[in-house]
Amino acid sequence: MAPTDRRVRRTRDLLHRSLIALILEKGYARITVQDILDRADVGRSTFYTHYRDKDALLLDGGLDHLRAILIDIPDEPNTTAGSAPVLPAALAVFRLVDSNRRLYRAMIGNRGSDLILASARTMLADVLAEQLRARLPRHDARQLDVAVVFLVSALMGLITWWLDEQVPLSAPEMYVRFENLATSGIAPLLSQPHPDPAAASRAAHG
Amino acid sequence: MAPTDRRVRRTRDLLHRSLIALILEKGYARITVQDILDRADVGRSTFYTHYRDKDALLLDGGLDHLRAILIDIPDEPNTTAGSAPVLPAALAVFRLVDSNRRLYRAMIGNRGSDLILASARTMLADVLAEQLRARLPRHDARQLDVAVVFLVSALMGLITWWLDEQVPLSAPEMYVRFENLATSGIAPLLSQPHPDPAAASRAAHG
Amino acid sequence: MAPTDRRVRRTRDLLHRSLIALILEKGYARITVQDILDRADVGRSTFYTHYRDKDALLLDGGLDHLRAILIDIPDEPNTTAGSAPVLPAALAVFRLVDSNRRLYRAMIGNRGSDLILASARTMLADVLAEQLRARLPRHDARQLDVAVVFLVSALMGLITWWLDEQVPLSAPEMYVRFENLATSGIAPLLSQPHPDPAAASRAAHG
Amino acid sequence: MAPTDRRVRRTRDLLHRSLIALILEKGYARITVQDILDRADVGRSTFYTHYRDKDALLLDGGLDHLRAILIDIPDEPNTTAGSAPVLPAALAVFRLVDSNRRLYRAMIGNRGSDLILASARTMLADVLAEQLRARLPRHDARQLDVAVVFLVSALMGLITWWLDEQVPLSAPEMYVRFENLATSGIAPLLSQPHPDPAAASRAAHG
DNA sequence: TCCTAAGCGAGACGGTACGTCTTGTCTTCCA
DNA sequence: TGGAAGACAAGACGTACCGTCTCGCTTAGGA
Repeated sequence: MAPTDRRVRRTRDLLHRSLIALILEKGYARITVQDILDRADVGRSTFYTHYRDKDALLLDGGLDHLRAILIDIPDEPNTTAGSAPVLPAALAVFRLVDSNRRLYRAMIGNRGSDLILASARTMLADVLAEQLRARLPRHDARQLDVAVVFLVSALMGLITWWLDEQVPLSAPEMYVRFENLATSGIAPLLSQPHPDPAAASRAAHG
Repeated sequence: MAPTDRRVRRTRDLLHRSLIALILEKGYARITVQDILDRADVGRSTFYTHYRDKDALLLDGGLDHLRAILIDIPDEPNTTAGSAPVLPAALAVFRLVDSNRRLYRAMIGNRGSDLILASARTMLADVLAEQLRARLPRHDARQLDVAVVFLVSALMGLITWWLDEQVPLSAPEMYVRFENLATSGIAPLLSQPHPDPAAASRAAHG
Repeated sequence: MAPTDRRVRRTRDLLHRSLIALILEKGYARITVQDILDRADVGRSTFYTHYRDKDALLLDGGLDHLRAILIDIPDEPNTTAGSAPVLPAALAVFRLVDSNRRLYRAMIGNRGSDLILASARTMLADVLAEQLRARLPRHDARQLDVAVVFLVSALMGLITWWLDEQVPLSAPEMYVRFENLATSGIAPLLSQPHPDPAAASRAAHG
Repeated sequence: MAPTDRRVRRTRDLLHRSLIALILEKGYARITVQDILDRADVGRSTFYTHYRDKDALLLDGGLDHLRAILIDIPDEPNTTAGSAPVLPAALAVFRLVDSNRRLYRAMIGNRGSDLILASARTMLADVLAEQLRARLPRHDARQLDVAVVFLVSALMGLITWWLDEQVPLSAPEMYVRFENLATSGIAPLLSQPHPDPAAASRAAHG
């Protein structure tokens, strides 16, 4: 007998489908375990045999998709233009989210789940850290950490905003803006040249 | 009789103090209305005549402090050094948080309140937008929006990380790193010169 | 009279009127002290300065009317016919209630007040006891007590039923039926002569 | 019997027992749902899945006992004496109440429940109506109704008085007095012959 | 082919927190 | 200075979910 029965698979699948459907209907936060049970036609105890709670169900395999995409990304952009995106993972994420706006909107926005966000954040951070590490000449662990947190936060914030406010920009358009800010910062936007870091540092310490 | 009695003030004050104390003890999320009542020695119905719920209490005047600080900041750094911080509000926030690490940690971290975060985020965004708008040569509303979301998200992410992970950096140190990334991006960190934006854009659209 | 007294009177009057109005609207039981305050436009403490609670307000002077009637009754029937009612107080009560069916219905029925009932019951019992005592040849206190409780209970029960079920009988019709049962019992109604009391007694003791 | 039913039975039983115990301790009116829960060691939600409120619990099956007794009564007295009680149900009720004075006192008296009284009243009325109907030569529905209300009210009044005032009479003694008044009225007690009904009627209508 | 362990539904259950409601007291203001 | 206004503590209420549990029914794999 398989470690996981055919029946087990079926049950989990029912639960997942029901969860997705319900997320689309009313947003993750408002969903009740009972809602899921009713929709999936599954007994209460059965649910709790499989998952500790709602979050566990959401997380179960739910981000495998994301992880796969984040790791697979490389080649795609290469085929199109002379120069590859600097942060291909970010582009991939914009595209993934775009391909399922309704779902991600329901999961990420106001009515979403902290857990999924934290999880996605961690995953993204890992990937970004990996990719950046290779390109940092001298390893300054702290510097890398700061940069990664900075980038991941900015990226997640942009995506949330993009979804919640229904900003009418395509995934690549969003990415370009993100990449520009990520690589060059806001200095190019400002009318006056930004002060040299040393001076800023001195000011800060004052 | 005054529209708000002395007693009303007293009650609200008791509630606020109790809330703060409890946040420090067990984190906002775990606090029960009953906990607050017990601590403040206030009746249940009294609580609900003043506030709809826990969140309302937390929000009530709770961020006035923050707002005041964000708006007041300009002078402080000017007095210290030749060149002012590019994003003085950000420095002020790092300092504010630092001066009350325990409290902010309890409110912002894993055990914190989405509401307070959203609120602080909005406030910060407003201030930053204001400050940046003045320095953007040509007004591209969208560009400004994106930059603000980008910066605020990055800033909040850094702060959360700083608190949650107890990163051993001072507020000014954190600020300098933030400012560098914010103004110049990660390009300076990379071993190879980053590709020109136009090329990246072409790639993204492919 | 002190002006203060005038205010007091006014306040009490407002309260009484409001109570009556509310009784008619929703029945005594459902009335809240707050309802009365709102209607009378009176502060909470004011109410409690004057009355312990809802019941005290209801009782305050409320049954004086009833008492007066119960004590005054004798003359009325004498003027009408050769033979007076055996229990004139009962007739008077039927008439009183009839003259204000809506009000008494709201106070006595399902939605009524235990207190007013108990109070009325006591008053009635006193009057009946008084009247019967004079006509009982030998004073057997216990026998009198039993008879009074029996009669008062039966009378109150009939009135309540009359009001609640909206029985289409006039006050005098109700009274006649009550009087017949009260004085002669149900024996006259039965097809077979009832057994002599002594036998019944023996049976009961068996 | 399904196992579920067994659990349900057990829970309801626990609740009933706790209620009875508490009624004896502090009187029905003062009991809190929480009191019942604590005593029965049952969860709040469990209580409310079974019963809407305290009253529902009290009523649930609580009067089955009474009903059974009222319907079963017949033979008992026949075996004892030459003549049966005219209203055997009444005798049975006196006896039932007597066998559990403390309990009934707590439920019926000042601290008791209107609901249980109303319920008992209805039940008694049904039984009495049934028994009287058979013996009324000509069916006058109204006359029957009046007589039943009269008798039931008088009976309940006597029982309440008996319990509340702790009148030192046995159940049969009470019954005999009730029966005498019920069948022959108070006429036999009065020193002067009561007036003929026709005269009274004339007087009443005047 | 039967047997047996597991998956499963149904839903009772204890528990916790909620926001509402009503009561009677207490504090403050004002005429 | 005493009456009025209304803030307040107290605490019961009924509702909503949660996660645990007990119980038979079904079912699929190994004997």
